[in-house]
Amino acid sequence: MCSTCKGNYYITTAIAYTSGKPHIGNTYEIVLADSIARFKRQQGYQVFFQTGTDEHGQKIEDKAKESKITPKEYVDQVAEKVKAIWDLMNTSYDKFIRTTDEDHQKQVQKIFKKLYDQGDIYKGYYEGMYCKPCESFFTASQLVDGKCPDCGREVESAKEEAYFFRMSRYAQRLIDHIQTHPEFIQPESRKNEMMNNFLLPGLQDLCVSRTSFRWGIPVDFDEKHVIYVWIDALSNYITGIGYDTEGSSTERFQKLWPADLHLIGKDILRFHTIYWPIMLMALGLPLPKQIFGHPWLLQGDGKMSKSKGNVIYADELVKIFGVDAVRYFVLHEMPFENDGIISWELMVERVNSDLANTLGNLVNRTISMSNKYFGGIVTNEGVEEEVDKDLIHIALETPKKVVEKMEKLRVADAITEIFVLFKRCNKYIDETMPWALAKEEAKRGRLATVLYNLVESISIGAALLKPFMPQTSEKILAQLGTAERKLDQMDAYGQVQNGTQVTKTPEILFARLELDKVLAAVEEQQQKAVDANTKENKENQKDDDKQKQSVIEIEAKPEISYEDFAKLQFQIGEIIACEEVKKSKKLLCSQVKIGNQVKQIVSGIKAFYTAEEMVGKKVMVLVNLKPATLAGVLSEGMLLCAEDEQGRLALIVSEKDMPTGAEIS
RNA sequence: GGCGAGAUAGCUCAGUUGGCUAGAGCACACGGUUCAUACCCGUGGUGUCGAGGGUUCAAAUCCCCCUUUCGCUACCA
Repeated sequence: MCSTCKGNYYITTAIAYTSGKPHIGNTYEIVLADSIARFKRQQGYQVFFQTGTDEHGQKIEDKAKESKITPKEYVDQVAEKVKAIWDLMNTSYDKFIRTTDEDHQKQVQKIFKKLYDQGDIYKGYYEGMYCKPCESFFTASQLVDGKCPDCGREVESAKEEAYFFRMSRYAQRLIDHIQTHPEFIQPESRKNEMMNNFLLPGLQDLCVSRTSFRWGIPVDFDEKHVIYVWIDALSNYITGIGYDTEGSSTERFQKLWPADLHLIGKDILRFHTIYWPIMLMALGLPLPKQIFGHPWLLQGDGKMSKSKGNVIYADELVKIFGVDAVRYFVLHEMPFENDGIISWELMVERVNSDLANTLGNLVNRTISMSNKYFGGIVTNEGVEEEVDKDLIHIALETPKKVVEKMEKLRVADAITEIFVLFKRCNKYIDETMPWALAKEEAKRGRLATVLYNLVESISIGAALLKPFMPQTSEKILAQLGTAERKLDQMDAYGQVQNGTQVTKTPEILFARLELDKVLAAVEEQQQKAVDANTKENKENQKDDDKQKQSVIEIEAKPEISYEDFAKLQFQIGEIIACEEVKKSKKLLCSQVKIGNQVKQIVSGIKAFYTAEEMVGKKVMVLVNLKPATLAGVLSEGMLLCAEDEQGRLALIVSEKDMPTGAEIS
């Protein structure tokens, strides 16, 4: 190993699901990973940075069918789009893996077989435990009252065989590992969630194959089955660097595994901190050193929605602000644990105050003074004064602080440190007043030194900026005529050579933006998006129509006698008041007038009806159901609903207007 | 319902093991300056540190309780 090399560093992002174009929130992850990867390279590590796409599954099979192309053609298109955005954001990944890659698929089959052979995976049955809308299987113990524990809907009695992973076998080992490695799950608050919700209550076995769709990697010894997402997608981290179950893994794998960092969204932490480590234990491989579930970048102006046309995509932002400004924003504005917010207004504010005013103007004024007073030649005449010390001190301290923050993955804080240096430079100019020095011939030496200090300090700041804003860093160094330096070269001040020539024609790095103009440009872009989307909606409408005509088949229940039926009492009820049940995400609590009495009925339909629109409806009510308490609220009956394949609900109302209390039989 | 994390300046947030007049950035106002992209520098806060109680010489920090926001998870006839 060379003396400046610090060893290997393997970092990954989650692989993006190829169901559509990634928005700025998805894009944040790759930029974050890129900044860490670039930083580690700057530190002297041999970095391997892997990203890619997850391309199998029911959804993709369906989407392809809609577009009347093969799944492979479909994922080829989307993978291209993903890659285009990753490239647009100037991310320096070393490998872009696709789960449809041949070597990946082959290896996944081998992994599955190996786990099966050693008894970690066993063949079992899911008897009536498939929830179609959720695309999920459940073991008998997971069902709640015989219904899907996720959505509460009926599950199908698909008596098909499936393969299960015996998770419980490794649970204790994983618990021990997590407890003895506090850095394993980041941020730490997530650790508790995983322990309390999944590990400590006891792990369920995981269903790892499917027979309900074909678009997946086949189980090679049982062709009916395809391997479900867990083993397929998660394995990318090892197959991408050349893992082989039979011991002939590549040298790269030997070098890189275990990974130093899996960077993922907080929503998939469970898969990465529970299923993935257990898979690795089963394979006899060491666990990744760290898993960081980053927060999300959300939009300030309401939920993103395609129909509103307000989904922000990276390419739109780049069109208006430029790549580095967007990188700066997402990296600097994201807190470590909480979700961050992006809006066009915030974006403009950051660009103006930080990038244009503080940084851009600093570079510009320094270069123009250098040109004006010394024809652009930078020389340290050695005429020092007390004020220089603080600047030099900060210039030397900043790299250390950046390293410190980056060790903790505090990317936003690292960037802040760099800007502290730039601000200090601006202050230094005011303290030394070069324009005043320039008026006295006797102070030329001092003036030269002042400018030298500025060029040197800015060069350090610019070099530090490289992992976060690569293009800007290069531009600044090019304009100053100075060389890039590695992190370990930043402990000595004064590396800018005497006689360095700054550019004669400084280019504006970041122009100040006017909010009005930006918003107008955005409006225009969004209008286009809405127009395009209207078309899409029309097509969806057609699909909906088809849906209406389509037939839904449900599982037949055993025949009942008239007596059984007669036990049920149905009446027309009028909803006279309705409110949301607090503490519950799905429940509405209605006061239903049935004849002379009023019953309180709780229903899980908040997703489909607002409390206001419920009022006044005359609906079909099962009135003699035993009262129950739901979320602490008494429910004395049941509002009947029809349900479609997507699980959407519609209240059953009378075909002609009938008085409240009318019996239904 | 269970577990967990927050609540600090108009906004976004820092505040190590309790300890000097509670901080930063942005925004706002005023002053200075003119090398520069109307920029930069300086000054400006009566903030009940969510409410109440307690421990202590001393609490934003520790304990109890309340209110409230959020996350994960469960329930949802």
